[in-house]
Amino acid sequence: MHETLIGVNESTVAGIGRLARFFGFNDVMGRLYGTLLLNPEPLSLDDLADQLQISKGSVSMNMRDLERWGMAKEVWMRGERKKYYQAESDMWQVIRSVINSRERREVQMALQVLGESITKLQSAQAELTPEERELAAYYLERIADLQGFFQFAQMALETVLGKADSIDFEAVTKIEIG
Amino acid sequence: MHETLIGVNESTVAGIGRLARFFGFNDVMGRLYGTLLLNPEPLSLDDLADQLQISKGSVSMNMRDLERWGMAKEVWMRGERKKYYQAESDMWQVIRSVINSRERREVQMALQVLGESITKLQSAQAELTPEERELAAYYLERIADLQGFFQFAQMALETVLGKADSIDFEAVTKIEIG
DNA sequence: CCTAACATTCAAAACGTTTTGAACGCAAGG
DNA sequence: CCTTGCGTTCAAAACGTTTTGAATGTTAGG
Repeated sequence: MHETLIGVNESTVAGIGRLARFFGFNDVMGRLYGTLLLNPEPLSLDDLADQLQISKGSVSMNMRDLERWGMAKEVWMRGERKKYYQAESDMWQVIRSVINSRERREVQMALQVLGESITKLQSAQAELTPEERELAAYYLERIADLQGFFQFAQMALETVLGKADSIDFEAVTKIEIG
Repeated sequence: MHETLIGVNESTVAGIGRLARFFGFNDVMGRLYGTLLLNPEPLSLDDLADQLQISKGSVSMNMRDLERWGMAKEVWMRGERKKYYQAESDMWQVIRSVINSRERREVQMALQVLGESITKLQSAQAELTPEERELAAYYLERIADLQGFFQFAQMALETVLGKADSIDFEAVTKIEIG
């Protein structure tokens, strides 16, 4: 195959691997996804192990993860007993599914802990010495800040999850800032 | 000190540690930040090592990182030879500085690689066999998708970086979707 | 049912990251 | 200058994650 195609393939796959790592996945996942993305035809586990020079076991486990993240789908090839995979190539779909199963949960948990802390601090008020009460007030201030931040994050995520089939890019630049 | 204050402190510090890990930092950084955030007074390296029960060496290195990320500042205490630190408590400032030095760079690099790939593919056109040309077209399609996605991300980041002193939360829900 | 062709699992090895503490460097006060 | 009190560095150890391949499941065809 032509040098250029090989080169572009390699750098794209490597780049996606790097991004995967950056986003908290492992880079084999990224490279598998990239490899699938740049293949018009679905690939089998063996194809993938071959192309990336990694063990079949690793391919198997990482493909399961990719499926769970909604980044790849199994594809049935008639007359074939092998499993074939295809990348989910709609980037918006990918990011929505990742946000949905990860970022969202994390923000949710953070908010819950913060909420509980606020409640605890408020109901303990009566039992506190004046000094402690001052510290409690300080905690409340700081925790409320965090809460505000995560509430914003939550709204932003829900917005992306709920609507964007393809967001109007220009709209984002028009967000009004208070 | 009162049970409640201790408990809230612990769970908040642990929670911030967890978030730090989630966002690709190590959790000691997060716990250091959390500890500083919940202390009205600046803390010295020894105070921090003490409170978190970790070695002074680790505190020293992680505090340097926190400073580089713009998440903590050194504070001079008159008459003291020790270094004292304070958390940057404006969450918007923190997130802006992190985006600025990390997310932004990463998106920038991804876009550059993608752009280069497109150029390479286009200039190689002439040298390609018909089959290769078809694959090249396929690559271009996929790469253009990625490019679109990262261009959007870039705009979103620049928006946050450029404007938000404190974003009007409601505005985000009003983004119009195409 | 048996076999062949696959996929999956999992314990051990390779590899990577974080933590520690002792050694070192540096500056301020005597 | 010397000492003391601090911060920083870095090599080694602890710890965590990823990869591998052999063993084990699973399924379809004969």
